[in-house]
Amino acid sequence: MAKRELPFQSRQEFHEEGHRVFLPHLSVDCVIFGFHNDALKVLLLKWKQGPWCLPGGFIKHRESIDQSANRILKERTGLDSIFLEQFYAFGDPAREKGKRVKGAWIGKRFITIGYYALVEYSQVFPQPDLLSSECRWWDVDEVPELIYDHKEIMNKALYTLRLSLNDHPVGYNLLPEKFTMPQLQKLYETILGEPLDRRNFQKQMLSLNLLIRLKERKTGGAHKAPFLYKFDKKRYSSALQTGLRISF
Amino acid sequence: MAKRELPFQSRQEFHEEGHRVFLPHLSVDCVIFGFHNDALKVLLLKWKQGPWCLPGGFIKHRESIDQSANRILKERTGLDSIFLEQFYAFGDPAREKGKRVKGAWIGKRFITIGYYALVEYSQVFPQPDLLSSECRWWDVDEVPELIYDHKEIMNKALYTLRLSLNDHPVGYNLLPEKFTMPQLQKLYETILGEPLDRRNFQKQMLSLNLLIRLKERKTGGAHKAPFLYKFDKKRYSSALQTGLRISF
DNA sequence: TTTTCAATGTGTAAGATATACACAATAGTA
DNA sequence: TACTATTGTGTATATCTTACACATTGAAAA
Repeated sequence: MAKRELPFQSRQEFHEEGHRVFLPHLSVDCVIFGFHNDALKVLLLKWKQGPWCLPGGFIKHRESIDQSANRILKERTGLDSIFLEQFYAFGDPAREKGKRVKGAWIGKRFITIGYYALVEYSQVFPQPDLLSSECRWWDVDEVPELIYDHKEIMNKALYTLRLSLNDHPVGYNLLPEKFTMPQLQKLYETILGEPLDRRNFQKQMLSLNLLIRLKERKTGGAHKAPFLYKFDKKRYSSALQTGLRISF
Repeated sequence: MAKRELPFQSRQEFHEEGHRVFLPHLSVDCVIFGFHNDALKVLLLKWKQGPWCLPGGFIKHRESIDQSANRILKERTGLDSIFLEQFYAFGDPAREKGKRVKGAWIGKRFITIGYYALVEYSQVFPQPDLLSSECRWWDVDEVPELIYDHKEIMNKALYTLRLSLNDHPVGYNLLPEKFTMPQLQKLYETILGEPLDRRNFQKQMLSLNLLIRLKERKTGGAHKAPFLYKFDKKRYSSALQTGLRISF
């Protein structure tokens, strides 16, 4: 997969010429969630010789905010057309405390629009960019110190995700095509931060009529082989429109 | 009450000098809801020789977005410290289609951050500003054509309000201090857009333990006098923190 | 090969919550 | 004084949520 780049050749050119391409004072930050090894993960970027931060970017002059967020997401993950939703705009004038890039457009006050994405972990090949040295998944419980107010942004995304669990079967976006009921349950438990009853969970999930149990079972585990399930895409799509309600 | 003004003496000065005071490309629009005569209302502004629009404004360089929204709200209603919440940022580059103020900072592409407010109708004294000729309440079912994407913004606010009804006893903000159970029910019915059962509604509302029934009854109506209620402020505050759940 | 282990698959009863529903009381109006 | 439209109130049913235990099985260990 080709490495994707900013439309600039160097950090300096980006700082000097960014204002021609991007709207000033505005950025987009993405909280990209994945699920792996029974843990909820978030994709973070490390600035060269700097702290970790959320993958973000800027809004081009003739681009919608959604398009910007999709572009940024694609640059970091290689994915497009996955679940991506705006959740809040952060704009405390003190949020860049500590940032000192005098003069440059990037040194100005920024208001950032937060998006959260749900992606399938195994499909993602994290990509750093010109300004960053590393891009990798972190367990949400173990994220390091983040720059500016990015921890706050992440927490608000997590909170939003928790709420949206009720009207949105997030498993569809976060799990691989075929998955087991215990996996699905772990996902819910991780997002909600509390354990759920196995039998009741299964009952509720199946009662939504969105899951199809496959003939196969998942082998390789050390114990009894669980069934595999997949989402019924047709029902899933129409359920999203009607709006569904799950509660725990 | 003194008329509140923009920090400019004229429309022209505002257009020419606005960029010194405000962040470019960014605005805030408020969907201000009130409740009166059993109907949900929204406060709209009419541009001089132009269409109706949501009351909005711009973000000062050293002001948080919340502060901007509060300022704008105060300018239009005279109220402060009422319920005001950010709900979405709108930024389609085509949203200003039809707007033609060449050259001026205000003619640029704008991304607007939407807030919705819940206010007590009787407390509000609508104030037009330099740029507008009129400011008044409209029944949400009867709002006229609005400028740009303001109708979309209003609809999203309405949708958000509908959802937030579940974790937020909106009556506290929209109704006068003393109100009747039928009034409260009408409010819910209006927001939800569907009729509710009188007995079940009352049962649920009272079961929240947020209401205090007063000795007085409301007189003047043509029929049996209903009791008056008020919110139990203490319980209300603590319930908001714990998060409460109402469902219909 | 057998035993052990830890996880999976499954149903029912009790409790809580939501829904459906009807008649007596009353304040103002005619 | 009678009428009318609105308010106040309780119960039975259905639905949904919760709590809970044992037999099965695949792999690993003995």
